[in-house]
Amino acid sequence: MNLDITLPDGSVRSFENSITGDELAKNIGSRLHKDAVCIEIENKFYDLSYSITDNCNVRIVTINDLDALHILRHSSAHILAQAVLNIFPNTEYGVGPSIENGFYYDFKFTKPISESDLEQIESEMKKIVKSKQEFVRDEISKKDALKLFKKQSFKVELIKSAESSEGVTNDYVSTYSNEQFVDLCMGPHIPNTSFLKHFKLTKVAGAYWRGDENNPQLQRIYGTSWFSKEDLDLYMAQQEEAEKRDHRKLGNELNLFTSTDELGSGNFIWKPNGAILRDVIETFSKNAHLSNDYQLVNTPHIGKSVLWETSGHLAHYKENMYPPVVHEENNETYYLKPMNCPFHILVYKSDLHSYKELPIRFFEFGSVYRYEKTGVLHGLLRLRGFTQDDAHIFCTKNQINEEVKTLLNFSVKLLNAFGLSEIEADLSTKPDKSIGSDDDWDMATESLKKSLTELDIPFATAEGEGAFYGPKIDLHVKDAIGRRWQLSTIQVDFAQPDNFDIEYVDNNNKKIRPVMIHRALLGSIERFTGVLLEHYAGHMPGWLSPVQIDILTIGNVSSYVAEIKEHLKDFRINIDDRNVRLGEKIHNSQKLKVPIQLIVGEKDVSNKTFAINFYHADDKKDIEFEKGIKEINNYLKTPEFDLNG
RNA sequence: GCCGGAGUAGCUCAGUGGCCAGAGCAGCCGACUUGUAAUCGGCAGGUCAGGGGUUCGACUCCCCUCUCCGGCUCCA
Repeated sequence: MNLDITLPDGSVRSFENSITGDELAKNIGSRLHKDAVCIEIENKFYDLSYSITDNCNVRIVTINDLDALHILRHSSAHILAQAVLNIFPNTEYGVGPSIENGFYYDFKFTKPISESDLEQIESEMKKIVKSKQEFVRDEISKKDALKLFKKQSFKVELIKSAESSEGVTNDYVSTYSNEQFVDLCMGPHIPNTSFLKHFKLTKVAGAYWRGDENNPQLQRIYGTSWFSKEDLDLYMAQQEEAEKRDHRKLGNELNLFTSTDELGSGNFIWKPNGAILRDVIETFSKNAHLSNDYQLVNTPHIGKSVLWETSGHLAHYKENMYPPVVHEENNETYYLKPMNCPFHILVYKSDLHSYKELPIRFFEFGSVYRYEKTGVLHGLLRLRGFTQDDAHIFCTKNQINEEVKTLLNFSVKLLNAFGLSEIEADLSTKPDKSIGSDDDWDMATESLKKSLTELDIPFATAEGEGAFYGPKIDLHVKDAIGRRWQLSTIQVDFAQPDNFDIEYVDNNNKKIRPVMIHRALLGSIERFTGVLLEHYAGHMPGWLSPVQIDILTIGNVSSYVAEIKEHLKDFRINIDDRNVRLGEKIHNSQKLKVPIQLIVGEKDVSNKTFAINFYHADDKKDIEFEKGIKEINNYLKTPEFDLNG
């Protein structure tokens, strides 16, 4: 027999007999052999020990390969489970995949473990690593597998449900074992446990079996693993950096917002500095809207139950609404609004509309209240009360494409103005449960897709993730350290115009149903503020900073400071004229991340100068008055918002 | 909602089944009159999240509630 193996560079190696991946790697080169993790044949991965019998294309996957990292992490999960079983023999184990940055394994312990147990498990893993155990692949019949795993109810369930992804097909299952530990698995794996050198168990969490909340809850152990110590250290440093940027921590340090037990979950109170920050963000957004054909409206926080019956919220969204406010004497029931749309429809309905007016765009900073489950609340990012930069656009079907395009452009420009420039989109299509005709869905979905393509915005399609009333586009931004945050959402809606029976008069004097587009671009002001804080690590750009300039005095310079302040009256300024050393004033100012320290001493008065410390720049001393004022104006300038720019 | 962890002064955190619970920062009072990352001294500040229980005695052990943290589920 003759076996021809084609390598990625196109070269062909011939062998007399079948050859394992390991032998092939060795045959190619010793360095490659040393770093080899597994092999790839025709886009499928196999163990290094796999025997190649037919002519094919083969790639040796090494530790420098991203694919190898997944294999390492999957093997890490096996070793984790093995360690856990060694320490707690009666534990049942579920599944343990590789995930972004690491791996996890789900267990049902006889007694719950806590984070303090991780150290012990980690050292048991190290023992397994040190003993260099080989991962051995086997294929056994389903019957034998059921016998083998008879004390492991989760594995039995997997075998019975014939999940091919877990190494189960119709008649046989594949297993991997090292020493006594056996697991159902498709593989492949690292050749032996000693490949796992740089890892860390990070946290313990609850997780439902198979991700279904009706199933029992298991304990999940998370870990991270890497081929080099540098990569592990880098990852750990990134985690630390993310912790430093935590908006909840910064909000406290910078006196922006706070929460208290008596307030209740999911709501924050905004302190003066935080309220200013919000207001600057809102004002910028409001001006952008007003100069681009939006009309400001204003609506209340509660409405009668009939409104929510008409809108369908009570039928579809009740569990997310706060309980009703009942006025028993008057026999009236009110609800806090979870969304603004019904109110904006009422605004629309309050007048008769001609086709000549469309599109009509109503804009409002609308505070909404949603009774989110306690466990999902998270700082400013997930709240029960928040304010959307919300607008509803009423237009004809033919206007959807143009309108969505304008909207996407608007949103991108708006996010750019705040320094968020890496933007990606998700296009969510028709879900299983939906209303409206297929034609409408197709037309709207195509319009959205076309808009994204025309504007060259990279997007992924999320099949079936749309709202029941229409497809949507969500925009995500990447922050300074590469994390993705969902901000804008744009949704086409066929249902609410029907529910509320709204119309416009067309050029034949006929009454026609308009289409609605729901959209929030910053999303929620609270959430957006939180994202900005994390993006900038609290060092807000000058125009956004709650305090923009700290004037720090040395000696008695009050009349000169007044003169300086007069020339900077557009800005938010604090004066620190306490009788303390300059070093302390600077320390305090920098701690609060004020972008500019303007330092004025007595000798500046006669010279008509001052010193400026800009954030992230060298100190500037003896700056001439006019020049300094100019530089500060420049540094604190509010960005332009120009849709065509 | 579920699993696990936690809640001590305004903030960051020590602390022990047994006199009256500590520190730093912030605050107040006083001294220092200050030129680039915290001047010195004093004072005040707490129902140890709230409620119940065990105990001669609970901040400490147990139960319930609230709030927060890490996840899961959810996210129109």
